[in-house]
Amino acid sequence: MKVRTRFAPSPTGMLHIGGARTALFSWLYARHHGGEFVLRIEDTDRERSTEEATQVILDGLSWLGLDWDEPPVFQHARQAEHILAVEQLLEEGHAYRCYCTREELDAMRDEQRARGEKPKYDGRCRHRSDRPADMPYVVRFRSPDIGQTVVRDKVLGDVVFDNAELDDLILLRSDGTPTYNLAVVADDAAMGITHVVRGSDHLNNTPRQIQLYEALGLPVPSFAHIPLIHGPDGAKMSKRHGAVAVTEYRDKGYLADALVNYLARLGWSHGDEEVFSREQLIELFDLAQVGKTAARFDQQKLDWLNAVYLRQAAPASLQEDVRRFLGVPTDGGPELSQVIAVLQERSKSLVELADGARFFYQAPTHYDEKAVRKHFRDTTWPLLASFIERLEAMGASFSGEAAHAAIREICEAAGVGMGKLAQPVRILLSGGPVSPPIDQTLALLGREEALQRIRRGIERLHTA
RNA sequence: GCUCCCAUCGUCUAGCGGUCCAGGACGUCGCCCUCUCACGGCGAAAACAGGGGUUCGAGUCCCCUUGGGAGUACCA
Repeated sequence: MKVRTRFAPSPTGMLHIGGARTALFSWLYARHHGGEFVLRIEDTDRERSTEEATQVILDGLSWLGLDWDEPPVFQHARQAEHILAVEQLLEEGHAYRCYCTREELDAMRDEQRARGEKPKYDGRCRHRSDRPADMPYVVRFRSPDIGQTVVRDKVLGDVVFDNAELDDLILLRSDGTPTYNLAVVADDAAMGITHVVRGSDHLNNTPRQIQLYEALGLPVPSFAHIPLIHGPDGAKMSKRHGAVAVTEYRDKGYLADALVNYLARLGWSHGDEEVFSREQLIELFDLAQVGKTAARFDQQKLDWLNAVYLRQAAPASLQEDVRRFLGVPTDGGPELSQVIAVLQERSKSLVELADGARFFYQAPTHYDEKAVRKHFRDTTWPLLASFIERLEAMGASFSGEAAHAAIREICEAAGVGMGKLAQPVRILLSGGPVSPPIDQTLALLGREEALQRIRRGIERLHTA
């Protein structure tokens, strides 16, 4: 049987990191087995669901490269089918009408809690045969009260639930709309889902859903409940932890491949390896290698991976993104891909890379004070003057190597280390104490521009 | 409270009864490289939650405790 998995987000907010990983695992499983991956938007909560949120989620998945094979199914649109399923259950005696009021139910639960019991609907309407026309009712599932239901989970193994623990859940609200567990079962069955891969927060729903499949006479799919992602403090991932929306990672300059790789390694592993291309992930991923323990989100490791991907990337492939983060025009300046090439091994995000690239296209308007204090002495000026002379003399023979040699020779002659001149030059060129190697920086900037910046810098700093 | 899940370095993890005085990676700390920042190289510190079993032998199996987490809605 062809594997078919789905990702079923509710469009009530961002696509967050946890959801993204669930989607990733589901997607990887399908791709690994040559199956299909589809989407279902669980928009049955009309109050909280928005079209914008749906779009944000789809954008997030697209950015991560998690492609889906069919147009997304909107759960709300399938309401008629859900109701049909409830009617079937009603007819076959698997469901019944419950006329209990909220007050009544609250009171019942309070009592149970007071007795130290797990709050459960006690089934008081199960045998009610009258149908008072003027009273609102919900439809409940008549769940078996003896025996056990076992979830054969691909990640957790067999999980056994006593049926007595499971109460008669509501299938249809008093306003006639279907509830989550019913809708999920009806939809997963209708969509031909063979493997339900989802967060382990759904594990407790699973026995109920299995019972529904059985009552409905539908084939029960395989389940895989993957561990949740916790925040750095071990608690549930939330807004408190800064970035939770995948779009925030995109905006902060992370590469989709890096995030995918990081997310994959959160809970899944393949021996001692850390870096996996998308193709490798598809080839190697399987549920058997997924661990059972919740993982904490580690920003630093993501940063490292992002840096790895940044370093490996072809400069040209980064150009468009860098341009966006750069925010200044690049015409007239050095070739952007060359600037990227010298910066990619010294950046851990696209934002950092763009920050490091900016001075190539925009002469410094001020100089880092601390750096100036540290690197400019009385002895600095003659060195700079010599360097200017050498640059002027170079003319067309100018090159990074030539400039580098000039610096070295000037410093040797003065009996000082190269840093005594290289650092001041760097500050004058870039405005700060950090840049790519001085020879490369000079080469990219070009002789004229370099001279201009050095002269201007001397004017501004030497008189001050 | 009750039900369910989980438990190896700070973090992600390898380990699927003996080859583990527990391996890798991130991070941290040294040293090297060096014109800055990085990269890279070398090295170090750092873990089987506790207690009982089972077994010739347990990080690996079982139980308990402890600690985390999830669920417990006419939300999804």
